[in-house]
This record gives sequence, C-alpha cells and structure tokens, in this order.
Amino acid sequence: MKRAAASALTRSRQDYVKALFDLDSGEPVSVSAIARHLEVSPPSVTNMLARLEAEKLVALHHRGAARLTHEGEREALRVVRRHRILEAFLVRVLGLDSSVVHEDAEVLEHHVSDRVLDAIDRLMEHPSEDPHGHLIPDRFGRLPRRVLIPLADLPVGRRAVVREIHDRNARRMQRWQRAGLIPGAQVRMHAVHDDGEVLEVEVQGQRMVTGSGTLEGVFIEALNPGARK
Amino acid sequence: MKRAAASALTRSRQDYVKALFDLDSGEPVSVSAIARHLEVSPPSVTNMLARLEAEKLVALHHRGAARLTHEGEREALRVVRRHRILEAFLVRVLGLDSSVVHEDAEVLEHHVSDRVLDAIDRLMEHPSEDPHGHLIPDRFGRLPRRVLIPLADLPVGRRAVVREIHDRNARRMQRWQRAGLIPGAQVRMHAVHDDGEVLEVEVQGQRMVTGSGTLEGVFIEALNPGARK
DNA sequence: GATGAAGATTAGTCTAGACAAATAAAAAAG
DNA sequence: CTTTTTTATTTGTCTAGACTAATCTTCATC
Repeated sequence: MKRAAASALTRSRQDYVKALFDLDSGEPVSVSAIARHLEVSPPSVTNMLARLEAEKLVALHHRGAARLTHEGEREALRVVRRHRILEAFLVRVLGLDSSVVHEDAEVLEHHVSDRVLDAIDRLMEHPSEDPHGHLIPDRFGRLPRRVLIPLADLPVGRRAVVREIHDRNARRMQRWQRAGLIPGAQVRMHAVHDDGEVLEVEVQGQRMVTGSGTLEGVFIEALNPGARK
Repeated sequence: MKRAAASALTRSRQDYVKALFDLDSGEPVSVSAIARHLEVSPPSVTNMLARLEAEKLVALHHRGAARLTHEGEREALRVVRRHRILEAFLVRVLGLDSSVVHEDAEVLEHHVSDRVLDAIDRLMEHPSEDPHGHLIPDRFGRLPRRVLIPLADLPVGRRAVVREIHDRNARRMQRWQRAGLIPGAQVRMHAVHDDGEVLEVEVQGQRMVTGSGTLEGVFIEALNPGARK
C-alpha cells in the first residue's frame, strides 16, 4: 500500500534481483547460491525470496530456487544499467582505476537519482560498454545478447578478441591491465600445459603465462575460423 | 564496540550533526527546531540526541537543547564539505540547475566514498564555493568565517555584493537566477515601501521589486562605505 | 528402503530509527 | 499564585532486514 507509485525497490531488494540476474544461467538459482553471492545467511534469503515472490518479482521453484519474473528482470536491468554507467563514469570521467571502482558503483547504484544518472550518461555520450566490457542496457532495459567463451577454452593456435573482464581481485586485474589484457585486446592461445592447468597466451604480441583457474573472469569472442566449442 | 575504527556515522547521525551545524547561531538548538528542520517528530529527536550525547558528538543543555562538541562539529564539517562539493559537481560538471541539486546532494553526501569525493574535488580543481556561494570547508574541516547580512537589511542607497543564496523553493531561485541575482552580483537598495514589506532592489542595473519575506535566503556583503548594521 | 549429509525453513532475536499517545515540566498569562 | 500553553520526555509500537539455533526435507548412497 506504499510502493506502487514510485516503484522504487529498497536497496536490499535491488541487491537480490541483481544477484538473481547475475547468477542466472537458464536454471533457477538456489537459496545457497544467492546467500553466498550476497554474503548473507540462507534463512535471510528464504525470507526475502518469499517477499519478492509476493511482490511478483521472482518465481519460486523446487527447493526454494528462484528465477526472476519479467517484472523482476526489468528491475534488475535498471540496476545493472545504473551500475555499469556509474563504473564507466568513475573510470572515464573521474579517472579512477577500473580495478577498484566496482564497490563504489555498488553503493552508488542505489542512491543516484534518475536525473543525475541521465546527466552522467549524457556527459559520456551514452556509452555502450562499461570499463570491463559489459554491455550497458539501454533505458528501456534492452540488452543485446552476445555469446562469449572463457579465454581458457580457446583452442591452441586460435585468435580471439577479449570482450569482458571481471574479477573481484583488484591486484590481479591490475596485472592483466598492465599486460594489455583489456576489453578489445587481441589474444592468441599459444600453448596449454599440465592438462589445461597452465596456459600460455599471447596478448598483443607479448607472451603471458598463467594458471587457467585465475583466468575465470576473462571472456572472449573467437575470431572467424569458427571453432564450434 | 563496532564503530571506533571506521568512524563512519550512520546516515541519520550525519543528518543530525549537520542540522545542528546549520541551525547553530551561538545558542544551543531546541529539540523542536531540530525536529522541524529534519521533518521528524520531537520524541525521535530527544531520543537521538541522547545517543549522540553518549557518543560525545553533542552536549545537552537546558530543556534538551543541544550544541555540537568539537568532535561533533568536525563530523558536521565533513558532511557539509561533501554536500557542497557535490552540489558544485552537479552544477559545474553535470550541468544540472543549481536550484534543484540540493536534494541530490543531500542523498549522495552520505554515500560517496572518500575516494570518489576526492576525485570529484580534483576534477573541479578544488573549488572554494558551492553554486549558492557557500564556502567549502577544506579537507581538515577549516572553514573561513565571513560575516554576511540579509539583503533585506541593506540600507536604501547602499551597494553590496551578493554572497550566498539558498532557498528551498526552486521556482523562486530560478526567478532570481534569471534576474541575475546570483552569488557575485552587484546590488543596490533602491527603495523600501510599506514599512520594509516591499523592497525595490537594483540587480546588475535592472530594477526588481519583491516582498522582503521572500528574500530571506539572500545574503550580502556591504561595500566599502561601511554602514555598521 | 534406511540413513547420513546437504540444503532449506521455521521460530525467535536483534538493530537502527522512526512514530503516536500519554505524561511531565517550564514558561507565559491571567 | 494559579492556570494555560508550549515543549520535552516516557512508553510502547512498528518496519526492514539481518542473525542463530533448531528443525524439517530431499538427495545420494549403501
């Protein structure tokens, strides 16, 4: 009896729908996965999911697993849009390092008014990607789908373009940045050792050796000679 | 047992210390004045003041009236600094109208990290005033004192420079803006009618007629021929 | 099909901050 | 001085959202 008009979700609700969006992979997301993602206890999740269901933002499935309704997804996309625009702003306008802006955007996304967000968006001339390469949903919540694969899955010898990079470890991201591993960079899989554990990747001409586990957050678009999976 | 380290006050506490700062006029501020200012009930104020006293941010006086301690004032100045820098940013960088940025700054002042605030401050090359002419405290909380008088008190015939303008009525501020009544503008009191109720003021050469009540938020610095009060 | 381990839910607390209603205390007015 | 009016405080609720401990389900495995 309060909401309705302004349609503004509480901060916590915004976090939940965004989490559902982030964790979506076709299947409903389990309570424990959400709890882990939001660093919150499972009972809190069960609890909040029940409210979100009552508010028609999520649909509940087997064992409490949840998935966004259309309305829920719309709300999630609004939050995602804000987040990405803010990250772009923090990097491009304020000159902050892209490896550390996530947490600031995480807070601001809930508190910046539409007026301010629009002004920021205008100032940057409506960017289409954030600094990590994520596409920014338009104001209607439309988000072009694109199919990316993890860099670690690139077959030896193949070239590709880096499209997205996200990692919660700031140091690692900085290292990648310095090595030229940023969205748009050309890469080539040079060699694979130890049953896929260690990779040699050529980044903008330079050789780079890494454990494949640490590369989880790097996604690429394979170049023409289309190797289907 | 939680605070201490980060020293971050809750949003509500920040609002209270800022209110105390805004309402300060030498005397302790009454419970009801704070309640009015924050649009909150008197019991809520009594309540919160008790906590703030326990936390040594305010000192309580006769009839519950409060005044900031040194530490409280320091915190208030931090909030004021943030607020003013943000207002300047919203106007100068994002191009928003100065008559409407107050509420955005009011929210953001509580959520922008030091890192982001510093970046914004740097981007603007450390402005000394916000768009309404208020001085911005430096990072150590130092704020030059300046003595201003209400425009309505300017004697007939005298000239002055507008220094500060604040008014919660956005339309009115826009009107003033269009008329050239902005910080830095030269004014001259042309005539006073109806026992001070109606004023004729010359703003940048143009004549302007207003009720004195509506001019409450305009403060000036009188020019040389020093008319003491 | 019984059982132990995961995972989810219930029940009951806690926190910050606000509120209204009732009461108390001070100032102002007679 | 007493009464009225204004202000402040006490008491008891409410809300959102989180938590822990205890319990209940479901799945996987013998």
